[in-house]
Amino acid sequence: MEKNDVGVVRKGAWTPEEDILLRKCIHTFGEGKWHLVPIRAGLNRCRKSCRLRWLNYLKPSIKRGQFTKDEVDLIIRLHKLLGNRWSLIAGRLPGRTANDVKNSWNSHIEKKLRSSSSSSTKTITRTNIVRSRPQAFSNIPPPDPTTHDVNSKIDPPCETDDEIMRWWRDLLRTTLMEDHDQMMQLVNINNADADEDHQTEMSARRLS
DNA sequence: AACTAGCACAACCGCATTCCT
DNA sequence: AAGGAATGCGGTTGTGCTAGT
Repeated sequence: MEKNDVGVVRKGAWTPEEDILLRKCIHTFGEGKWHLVPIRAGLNRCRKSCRLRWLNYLKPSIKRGQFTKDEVDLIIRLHKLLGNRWSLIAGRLPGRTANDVKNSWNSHIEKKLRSSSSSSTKTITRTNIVRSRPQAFSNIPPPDPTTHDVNSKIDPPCETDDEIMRWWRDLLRTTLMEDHDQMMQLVNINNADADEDHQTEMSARRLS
């Protein structure tokens, strides 16, 4: 268990007063230096708790409420490509947090996918999903700047949330598969060969 | 009305990675 | 280059709410 300098570390649900203190602190000093936040804000919380509370709940840019159909569709496609790398997936969904995406996946989307594929004779395995733990991407050489294709580092050439969503969806559609049914077949493929697994992983690395 | 199961989501924990000295 | 500190991430757990019995 972590300690901070303020004394006994509080745990559990955040109170509105604690939220106000944390907001004030972030507005004054900005994000980052999380080890200093509990002291600056006068909170008996560990730095991790403060960071999580801000990133998952208090940050003004966070979009609350149910995921739209488009967002769910995008999550399914990105999960096929990236596996359980929730922060990467959330990074493609403006206003959504990794925790939100993860919770949504675990409580809704996965069950939905499972039930919709239950009629299939093939069973779901994780052999063709990109490994979930983050890798040391810094060791991967950067892409050739003279080429600009889907294998290069890519950023949406647009500004608004809707445009970004549309851009990613189109990209995934054209580079991965033509429709959702095809994707479900891919998800159900049992014992995918190692070569395909490797290619999927390489795609994920390029995207990140 | 009381109890229980299931769901949704916030928060915690442990570990990998990155940063800094 | 090495080691410790800080940060970030994914898995898991805890808790409150609701619907069903």
